[in-house]
Amino acid sequence: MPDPFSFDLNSFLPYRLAAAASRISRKFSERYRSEFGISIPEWRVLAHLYQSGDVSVRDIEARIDMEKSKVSRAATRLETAGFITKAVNDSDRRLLSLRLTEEGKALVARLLPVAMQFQSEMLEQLGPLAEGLDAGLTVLLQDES
Amino acid sequence: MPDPFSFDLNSFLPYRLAAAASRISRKFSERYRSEFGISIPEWRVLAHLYQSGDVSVRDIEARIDMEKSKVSRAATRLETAGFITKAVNDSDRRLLSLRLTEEGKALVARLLPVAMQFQSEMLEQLGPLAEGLDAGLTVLLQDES
DNA sequence: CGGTATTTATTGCAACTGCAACAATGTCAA
DNA sequence: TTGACATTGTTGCAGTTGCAATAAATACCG
Repeated sequence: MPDPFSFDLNSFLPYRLAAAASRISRKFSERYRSEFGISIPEWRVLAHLYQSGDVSVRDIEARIDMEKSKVSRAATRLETAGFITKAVNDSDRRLLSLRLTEEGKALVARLLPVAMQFQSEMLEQLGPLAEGLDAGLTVLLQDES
Repeated sequence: MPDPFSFDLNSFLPYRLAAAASRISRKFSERYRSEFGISIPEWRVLAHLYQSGDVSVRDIEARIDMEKSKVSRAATRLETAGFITKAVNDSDRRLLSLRLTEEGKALVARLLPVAMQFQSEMLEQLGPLAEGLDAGLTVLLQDES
């Protein structure tokens, strides 16, 4: 165990991870918030709907790291803005069927290049270290709690 | 540029980083929240005070990734709980002098082993990938915006 | 069937957050 | 010295968050 008297928060891995994530998320959200007017939870729901087509709140909660209440509120905002529709699932009326509208698809089509560009810049900044970072994240994202 | 139709949020680096950080922070805070009753911002202020001795709100804001209002509120809670003292800096009366009380030092002394243990478990889980993850975080934490 | 337990999405609530406004203090040039 | 400007920490505010409670729908089991 390291000498507790030499503890340095800036070399403490959970802090480093949180600080890096916070900085990246802030920079990314600045990119699209001004131009597209959506928040991070809304972006995540849109992105998931784009790749998955027609899903429920529960599906999104299971697939991406978001509380169901957060998903629900993001979906309500997106519906109000006209980017998605909410419909009751006929075979199980507890479930919602979230789906992108044409406007929603158009929004995502404009959003994705911004996202890919941002990721490209990250990878460029990381250079050969990107692979190691990604491998570490994969381990941390494994379900084992 | 990747095919936008194949976009997968779970392979999008900013999302992966945020999800991993969120999961780790939650697990870590569960460890000490129940036993010590402090929040993440409070833990960060305590840890920084422990390593730096006698600092102002501005110093903490500059050193760790926290808004000054967040630091201010965490400091108020810690003072109310008796873990730190706030004094006016005599040479510049705009500045505060935050300092751990004896109770605060005792709290940190109990907190640090928990933190080091948590980090050890992370490193164990990561194995040889820890080095690569850390190197990537170092790049992302560099000031260049 | 009937009744209890489970699942799903929403909402109320209290706490937290970031931002901007603010008062108090300090700096500096004229 | 004075007066404009900068810095520091706190607070008001509106928006967001996570958790628990809830209502509606379904599953299950006797």
